[in-house]
Amino acid sequence: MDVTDDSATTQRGTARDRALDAARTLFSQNGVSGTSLQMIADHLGVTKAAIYHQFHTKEEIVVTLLEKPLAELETIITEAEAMDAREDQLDVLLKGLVDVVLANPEVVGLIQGDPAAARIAQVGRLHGDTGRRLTNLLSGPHPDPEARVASVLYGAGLMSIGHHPLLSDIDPETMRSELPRIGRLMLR
Amino acid sequence: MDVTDDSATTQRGTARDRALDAARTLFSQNGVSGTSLQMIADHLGVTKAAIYHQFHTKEEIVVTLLEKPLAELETIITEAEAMDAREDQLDVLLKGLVDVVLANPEVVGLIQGDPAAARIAQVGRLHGDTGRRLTNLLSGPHPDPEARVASVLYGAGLMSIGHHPLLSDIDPETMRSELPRIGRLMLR
DNA sequence: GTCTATAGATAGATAGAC
DNA sequence: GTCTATCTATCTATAGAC
Repeated sequence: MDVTDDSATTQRGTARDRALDAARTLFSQNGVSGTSLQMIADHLGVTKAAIYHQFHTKEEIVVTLLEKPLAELETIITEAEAMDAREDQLDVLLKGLVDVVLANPEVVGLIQGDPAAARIAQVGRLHGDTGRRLTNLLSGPHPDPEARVASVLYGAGLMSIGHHPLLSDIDPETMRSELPRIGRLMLR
Repeated sequence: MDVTDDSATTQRGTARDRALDAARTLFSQNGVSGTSLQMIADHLGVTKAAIYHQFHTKEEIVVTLLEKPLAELETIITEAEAMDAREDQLDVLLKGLVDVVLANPEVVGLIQGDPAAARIAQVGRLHGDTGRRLTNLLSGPHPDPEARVASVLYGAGLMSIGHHPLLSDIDPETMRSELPRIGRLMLR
């Protein structure tokens, strides 16, 4: 069964991308620690060794999944930091954050809820002070307790909301308008 | 070293309670799947068998940890449902939810973020429609998409916030006044 | 009530055939 | 590039001595 063309379903780099897709799905369902390489292999109908041919360790899979959303997040933060007015800063930040969350719902949920993923996200040499910069932007120029509570509440909620079952029927346009609106309400 | 009185540190039922304390701490740090019975035993300086003497399975530990906060949650929900005016309903609900979260920060965080804990919380015959009732109360009499997004965002954020490292220096009084206030702002 | 010992399954990971 | 086979470590859980 030769596959000589790059079909639209599973493009180039097939095996690797399919492994990442399966891992992302299973990680978000069972957590990183709750997902074995055997489960990923079974999901694809291959053996564990086939997965290990693409990634040398389980952690390498997690790192690969985290790379894109973390890079997008850092871009957003940098853009927001470049704004002068606080209102513009918040607008750019909230719109960007919501876009990242809606584009990477499962992975973002992992960073928020899964201790194994959170550890890898922090350790992986990547984005050492990203968390601090994000916190500063959210809490604003007057990081009193009230502002900090609101910003952490919003940040944590946002990261958990992307693939929440109770909102699976809400269309993305509503999410994309409501989430920044609520953010401005909370953080103003 | 006899303990005949119920001291404030490790009351009656010593071994069992110490096991629960260790499990709660480790579960919240590493997740349920990321915590082995060996880790719990090591944390207490005992063997795995000592843990298995108190609990027959790992899941039984999780169920035991979830019982109290889930029971408290159901009480709050019932109290709120008994209110006539929407404003009173929301006041009772928000104050109660915040109290539960602040009293059980680690466990509540597990229910929100850990798929293994969430599954046990739902399956464990306990509180079959608690989630639906809570959602109805939060979303209010007009559960349009906007109200639902706000209620899920608040609920998810609240459950993740109890033992968040960025808020560890905020005094409980501030949390207890700010969190319901933000909730009313979002859900009104 | 806590231990040793161990079963049985599965984890992550490697080597080498095809 | 995917397979079989296998290693070692660790997992949950049990049985039985002390």
